[in-house]
Amino acid sequence: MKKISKENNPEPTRSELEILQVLWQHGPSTVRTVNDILNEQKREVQYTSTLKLMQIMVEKGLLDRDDSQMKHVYSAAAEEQATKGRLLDRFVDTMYNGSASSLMMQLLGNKKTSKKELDAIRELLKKMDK
Amino acid sequence: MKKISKENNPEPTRSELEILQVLWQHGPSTVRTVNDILNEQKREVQYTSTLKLMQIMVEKGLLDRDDSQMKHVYSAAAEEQATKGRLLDRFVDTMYNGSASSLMMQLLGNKKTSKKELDAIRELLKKMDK
DNA sequence: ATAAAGGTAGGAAATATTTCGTACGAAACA
DNA sequence: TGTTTCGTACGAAATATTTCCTACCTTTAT
Repeated sequence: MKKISKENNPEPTRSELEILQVLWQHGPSTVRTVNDILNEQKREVQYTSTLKLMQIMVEKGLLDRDDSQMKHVYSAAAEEQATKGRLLDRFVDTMYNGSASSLMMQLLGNKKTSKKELDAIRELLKKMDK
Repeated sequence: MKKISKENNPEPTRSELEILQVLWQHGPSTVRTVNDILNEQKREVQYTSTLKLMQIMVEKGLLDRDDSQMKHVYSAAAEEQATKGRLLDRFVDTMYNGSASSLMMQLLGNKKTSKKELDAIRELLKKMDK
């Protein structure tokens, strides 16, 4: 039997991540709401597909569910920062051999990173120097 | 028919990324070499599994292959920096809503980021200020 | 010359992920 | 009271990804 618990901390898949984004952004929501936002912001998808996926995510411990009402309300089980932090860690590990500064260099040299962003980063670093 | 070409720039899957890592690290290599390194550094996997995956990656345009010799030699089709850059872009977009400085803050506040790393980043930023 | 070792190709199986059809219950409403 | 609308549950299909078996060819060693 496959053990499932919150402690597993399974990596969310891509579709699961999309749902987490919505819940982080909008707070606890019904399937209907999440599905509407997905269709609006991301891609066309049937209501029952979103429902199914969110049910699976509850099983995996990725989401919490309040089913005391007819319209169940789902929320992200883990804090946004914690989850993103873990994913970022893994990303740095696998892509940049654990070197955060390597990632930084890539980021800074990247054309897509706007001047505003660069300034914000410089500002951030200045603050940290104090 | 599914169009396949280098211009497609498909996102590498997780397993494909592992293979790219090896090739970036070791340069053009045979399947045997890649498979050995995978088994050593990552996980147990049969030779033909690695072979098959690398063949698929050639079809997708992720790898180039020199088959003038019996032992085909594979190499990453795209530059390491370019590929990592694209993946980083997507990561920043989906996880941090395109905000590089948000990612930075997360990175800097991260316990896993060592003091050495932090110093390296500060150094990097200092240089860029000039 | 023959066997053993090591290579590729390709299809099929195993798994993981994603999507949706169908059934059915509760609520809203004509 | 129907009946229409909106919800969940659940199985199965569709798709994507990963793994490996089998066949067969070339090189190497006996």
